[in-house]
Amino acid sequence: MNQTMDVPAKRNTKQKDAVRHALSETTGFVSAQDLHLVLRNHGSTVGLATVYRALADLAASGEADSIQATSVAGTGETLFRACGQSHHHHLICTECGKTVEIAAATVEKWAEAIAAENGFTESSHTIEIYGRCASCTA
Amino acid sequence: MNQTMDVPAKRNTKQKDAVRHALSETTGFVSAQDLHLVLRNHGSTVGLATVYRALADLAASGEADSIQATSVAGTGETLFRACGQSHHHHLICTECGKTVEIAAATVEKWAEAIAAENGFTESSHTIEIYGRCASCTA
DNA sequence: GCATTATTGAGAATGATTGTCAATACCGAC
DNA sequence: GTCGGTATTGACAATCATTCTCAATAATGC
Repeated sequence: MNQTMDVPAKRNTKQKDAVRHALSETTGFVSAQDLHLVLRNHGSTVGLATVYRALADLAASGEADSIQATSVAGTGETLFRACGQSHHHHLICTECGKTVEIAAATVEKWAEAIAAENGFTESSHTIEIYGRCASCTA
Repeated sequence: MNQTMDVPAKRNTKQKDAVRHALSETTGFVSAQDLHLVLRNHGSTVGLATVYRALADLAASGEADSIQATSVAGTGETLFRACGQSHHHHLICTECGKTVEIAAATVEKWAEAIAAENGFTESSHTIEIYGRCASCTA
């Protein structure tokens, strides 16, 4: 028990709640910048840095998931999304950003097996499926 | 055949070859900056921008794969690696960067099936497995 | 209510990546 | 082999997302 409280106690603030709420409103993934803009447009005065901090906290506590927008334009921003607590993956529409959560025990097991086969321990994985959703295929 | 050559013809240059070669020397993933440094240390005078351009070309032509270094420190740089032509995934050691190529038809099918089930077309996917390799587990 | 101190917000700072543009070198034609 | 058109290069500026700084603010325990 050497947890000598190096970590300061967390406080609940309006802006963190605002970010959490704004994030839960979105259907797909949003960038921190977009979320900041949305909040400002809704009258909030949150600072951009605060949005980043709040999102980092949410991601750390498992309330949000983040992916890297490599396929899209830009310098590769980080996109966030409010997510269920249990481990899962995403099926994302590259056109409209609509996202479906995928739970697949099979693949989890496969990933771990592959890692183990190669002598890797403490394995984790990143699995995202992209495509064009029905609405966007028109 | 409306390929009205909007795209200029590609040329083979020493620096592109140098980048290709330097990349093939590495066992794991390297950042563009690292590769640039290596090349300079080897006496080359390649510019950083050129390394980025060469890597982008290689990635586009399928000669290299790229991943986003989110798990590692830094502002999330893009890492590159020379790769076999056929579609595959990676098992990467988070400690030393050692990388094993994984071919898994099973998962390919699974990913496509999931996409299809949800009405998604033109599906693609990103699958990376991370862990600590045998040598690093000590 | 009050003091303590985590959190905020504005802007500066950082760091990776891309754009600019004159100089260079590749490639096909002669 | 030489020549010319032009893709490519390299040095540096510019951009963009993200993080840091620090004084001001507000949440929490008493």
